[in-house]
Amino acid sequence: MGVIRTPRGTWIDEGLRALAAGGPEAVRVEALAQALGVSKGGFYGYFANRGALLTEMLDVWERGVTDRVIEEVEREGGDARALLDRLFALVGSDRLPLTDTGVELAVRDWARRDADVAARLRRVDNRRMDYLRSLFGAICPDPDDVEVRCLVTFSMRIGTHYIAADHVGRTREEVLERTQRWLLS
Amino acid sequence: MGVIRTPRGTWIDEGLRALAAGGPEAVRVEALAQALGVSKGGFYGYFANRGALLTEMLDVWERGVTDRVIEEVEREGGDARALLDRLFALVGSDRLPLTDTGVELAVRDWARRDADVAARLRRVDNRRMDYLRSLFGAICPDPDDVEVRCLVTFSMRIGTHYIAADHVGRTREEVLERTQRWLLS
DNA sequence: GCAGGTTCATACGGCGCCGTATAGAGGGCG
DNA sequence: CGCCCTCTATACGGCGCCGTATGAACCTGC
Repeated sequence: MGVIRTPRGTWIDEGLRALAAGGPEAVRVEALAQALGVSKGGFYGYFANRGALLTEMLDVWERGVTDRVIEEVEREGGDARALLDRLFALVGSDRLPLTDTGVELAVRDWARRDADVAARLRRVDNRRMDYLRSLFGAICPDPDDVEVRCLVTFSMRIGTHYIAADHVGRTREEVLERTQRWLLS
Repeated sequence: MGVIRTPRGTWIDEGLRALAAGGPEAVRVEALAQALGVSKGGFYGYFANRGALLTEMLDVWERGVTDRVIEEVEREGGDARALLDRLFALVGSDRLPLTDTGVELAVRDWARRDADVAARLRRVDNRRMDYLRSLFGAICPDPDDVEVRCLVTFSMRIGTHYIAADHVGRTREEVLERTQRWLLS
């Protein structure tokens, strides 16, 4: 019984890295092998083909991306306002392991062209939006208003990575922080 | 002098279509030729290589995407509030020729990986943001507040295409419209 | 209708990638 | 130690694509 030099998870991690850096087209078996310093020989022992790797990458992403963040936010407890503050801080500074921003943005663009990816993203977004709705619902009586604040929050969190505009004499972080205060009022 | 069967612009248009549908990796000379019902023979008479086509596609996009929209909005005149209403209506319903939403979203994702594309996007976004700032500045005295409204408006316009969440008992359009009213108050 | 120039079709070599096949390396275990 | 089983390296055929070369088609002006 030989020893496993390149376990299954290694290919998935490297695949997610390639996805974040170059989109799904950049997830190529031979390129991943080269990045890992091995040949692609072992790959097909774990995965039927390239598509199977992509599917498992999405599985890992989908499983990790929602629950982990919510757990982290809920861990220390507090009222809805404290939780929202912590949520803003957490997704603001990109310090989540594989729940990486690059992967998420790549998945969002990918979802525009692939129905399966779109379905996964919809599940993820709805879970997040449900959680967000529960938090804003606790500090805001009007349900229509809650919905607006949720969508604005979500859009800012995504849009800020896609938008390249400058803000005369301000940093993006300052504008974002001011927006968050606005959303919490 | 033979007749031009497939002019330069045809390749660019088809390239932009492919870009919108599948990202920059999907802009392939042979695929475009097949989509146009010709061979790639004539392509290299117009463009040095595939990269030159991509550059020209971005040129066309960059030139058309800002001025055309602003002209359209300004044409009928009115106060800032009327102009903002028209701007919201214009970018909300995707009825702009090649200033297509799909191209724009593809370019935004592309810019995350290509410095040249990022520089172009930055120019475009700053032009749009300047215009937006001038409109909000006319109905809102506090410059910090103006900046927040501009970024929120912009983020919503982009984010809504990347976000897949549903809104219990509401359509996305309804939530967007309510948000716009909020932004104009 | 013919000469000249321009546009396009076809064919080619090369490259990068996929997926398979086969051989070898290198530990567990008798 | 030597068998065997698992994991990996190498080699291969195939495909899609890029960019070039060459020749055919076709319009224009004489």
